[in-house]
Amino acid sequence: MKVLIADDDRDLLGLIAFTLTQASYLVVKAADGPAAIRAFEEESPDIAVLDINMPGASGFQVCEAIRAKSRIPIMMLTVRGEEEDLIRALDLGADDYLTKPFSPRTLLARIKALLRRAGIENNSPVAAGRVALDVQEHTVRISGGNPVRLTKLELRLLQMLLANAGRTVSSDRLLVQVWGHRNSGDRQLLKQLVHRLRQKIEADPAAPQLLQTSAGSGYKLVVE
Amino acid sequence: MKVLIADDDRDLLGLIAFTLTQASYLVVKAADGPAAIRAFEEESPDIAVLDINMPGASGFQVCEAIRAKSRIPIMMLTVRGEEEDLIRALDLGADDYLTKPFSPRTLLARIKALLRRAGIENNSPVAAGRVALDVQEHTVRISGGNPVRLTKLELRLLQMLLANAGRTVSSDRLLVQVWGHRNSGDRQLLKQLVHRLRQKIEADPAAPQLLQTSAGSGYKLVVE
DNA sequence: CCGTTTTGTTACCCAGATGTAACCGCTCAT
DNA sequence: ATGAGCGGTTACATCTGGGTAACAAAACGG
Repeated sequence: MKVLIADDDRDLLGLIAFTLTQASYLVVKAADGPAAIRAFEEESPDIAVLDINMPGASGFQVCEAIRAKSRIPIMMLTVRGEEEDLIRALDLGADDYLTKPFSPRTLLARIKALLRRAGIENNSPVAAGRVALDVQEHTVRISGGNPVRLTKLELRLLQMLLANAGRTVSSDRLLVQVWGHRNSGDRQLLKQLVHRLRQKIEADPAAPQLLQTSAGSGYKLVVE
Repeated sequence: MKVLIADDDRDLLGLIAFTLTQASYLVVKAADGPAAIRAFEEESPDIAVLDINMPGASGFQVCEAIRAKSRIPIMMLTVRGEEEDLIRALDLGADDYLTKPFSPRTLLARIKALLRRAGIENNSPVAAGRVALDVQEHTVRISGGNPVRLTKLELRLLQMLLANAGRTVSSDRLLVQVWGHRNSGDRQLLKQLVHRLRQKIEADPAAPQLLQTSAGSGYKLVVE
């Protein structure tokens, strides 16, 4: 698990890096905006922690740059009393924020929570109804049958549907969750992926029992 | 969108309720733990905001009780300097937290972010009288009958009528709300759509009980 | 490197959703 | 009474969105 930390305060950077390393995360440090963007591109971290006030490019710009390419969880750091910043950051697609000063333990807890929410860290098998998903192995089992291998995207799609089992998930949301960023014109991708997933998990892919279409809105996983 | 707020500080409760109401959320208030748990069971809110220090049952207990039955987003409120609490809360399944004191705007932004993350922004079922609309599933249920699928336009029309249940909505307004822009001469569209919707929701489409015509002005949804 | 797998793109089909037109029957003002 | 206006209904044309196939491009694995 690789964490990108961007902050211009050397001491704080060191402290955070130390704490996270202790907790056995890999840490990538950046002391200003441009360095953060570079680090993001070169290291492809799993999560980013960005200070809002940095020389070069502000945390906002970094956040925007990351969001243009990736859906990794982003946590913003800010000083007390600048709520305007936070609202803007959340609008830009940040997932969480922390107000300075904070204890390293708090940051750690928040990072864990973020990762858990993003479904990155949890590797235990998840199940609902007849569908049992093994994220580690990239496989599903339908009603106890043989495990079927899934590709990365198929897995992500199924994870999303499973997390909302029984309810319809809108195409737009799936698009964002699975691919990260897409102009909504790219429905064809989703169509294809659904089709391919159905070939793997449906007894009769032409008459889906599990992965059903909610015409005009999205798809849902039917569980009994 | 219904928000459950639990805090023993009456003033704060009032302030939060006010802010959220302004932002057109439905608010359910609770002044202590047991009241919060009761409110959760009776009102089935879409999101819960819980103070950790409350008489009766602590926020932890409420959080636990909610998590035992539901996966709605939970935000915890705490006073500065009690990070232990936060870690425990996150472990219990809380999704986010806020440190007192905070500005109402911040709380609002956080709630929005949480709802967005949970993907339940505007999907919760809406009901009035015998009509229960599920926007997410694109279905209606009339007096507990089987859900009926609606098309995009039918859904929009019914949403508009439901939002003004009991009152007549003018044809022009409906045209604008459902189609966006239309020269008001285009009443044929509305005629058609009303007709089609009646086929789906009226017991006897020829003698409408629910979706009635207000001659010369528009249509209204009759609720008891 | 090369072959394989995964992912993205393009094109086409079809059902169902939506738009358009014509007609019916009622009411009301002339 | 009668024709204009309005709403309801029927019938049909057109459009949209989802499913499928075939292929191209990219990523992966040896």
